[in-house]
Amino acid sequence: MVHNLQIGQVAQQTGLTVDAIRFYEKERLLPKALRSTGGFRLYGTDHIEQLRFIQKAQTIGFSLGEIRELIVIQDDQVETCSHVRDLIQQKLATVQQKMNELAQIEGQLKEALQKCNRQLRKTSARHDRCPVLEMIAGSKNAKESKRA
Amino acid sequence: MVHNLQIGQVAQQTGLTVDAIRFYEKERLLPKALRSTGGFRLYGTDHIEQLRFIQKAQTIGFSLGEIRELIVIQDDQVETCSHVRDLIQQKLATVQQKMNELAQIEGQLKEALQKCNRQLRKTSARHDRCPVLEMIAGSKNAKESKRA
DNA sequence: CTTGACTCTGGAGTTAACTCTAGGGTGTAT
DNA sequence: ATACACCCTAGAGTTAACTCCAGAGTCAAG
Repeated sequence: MVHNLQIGQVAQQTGLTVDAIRFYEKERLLPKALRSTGGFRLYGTDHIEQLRFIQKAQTIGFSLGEIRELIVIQDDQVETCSHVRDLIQQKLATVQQKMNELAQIEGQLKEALQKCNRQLRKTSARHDRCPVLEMIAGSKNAKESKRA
Repeated sequence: MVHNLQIGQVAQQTGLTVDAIRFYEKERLLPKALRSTGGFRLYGTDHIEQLRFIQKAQTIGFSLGEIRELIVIQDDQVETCSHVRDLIQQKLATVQQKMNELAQIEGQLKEALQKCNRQLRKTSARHDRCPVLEMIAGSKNAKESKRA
């Protein structure tokens, strides 16, 4: 395995910044690179694979902490699969919870938007009274006058 | 309008912390409170309404910055409704984008989980080789041996 | 042997929405 | 008058995942 890539080249090949790569090393997500006599980091294709792993795991929704766990698990010879499954199950649960929350938010926004549009279509209406703001303020006394 | 509530009571009534309330004031989300002779903040029910507004707007998914905009807009007499509609439309778009991203993540996690479970059901299989990790590592040479 | 592009380290800064801390004052019940 | 709970301010700390910076060293070319 040759190790002849400088950090900038690795950055280019992966689309990461050099700072990010050094950050990953500091955070133990990437094994320490060999160094040139002058102290430059030298990387090989294994490092690039590892970085791609990190990137992919990130798009799957794992945090760097979780990715570190995945990497550690990789080197354990024991129980790998069920550990990973647990991690995935946890992550899946939080993702689904987030989706539910977002769906609720979406529903409320859509409702608000409809109110907006109905009000704007009333050409007769003076537009200085916004039904959405009143909805947010509290659903009951929406006709109470706000202090100037 | 009486202003006789101390910050701690307001905190209790709203479920916020006193720090959060002071923070909102500093961030101009809450009008400055009157003060007692000794310098204690004194609140009235209008403040509590405003805080409830903030909380509700937050659950709808607005950031504090956006909520500040809403509040400012409230006091403008002009074009309130269409401003608000623009804000809502923007927010709706970002919420929907987030949901798409999460849905993608969810799909990948489910796929990974299935792989996990299939592997674990093979009682014959040694569990030290995790198909999910290999999937993340890169779909092609998934049978290449990793260095010890 | 000097330029210019690249790299090094350590540490501070970024964002959001707060929380926490220290050091000190207030309100009120006894 | 003193204990006690509560409040004040200013500023630092929190989390995640980096980015940015200064000041210094390295590498390849000419």
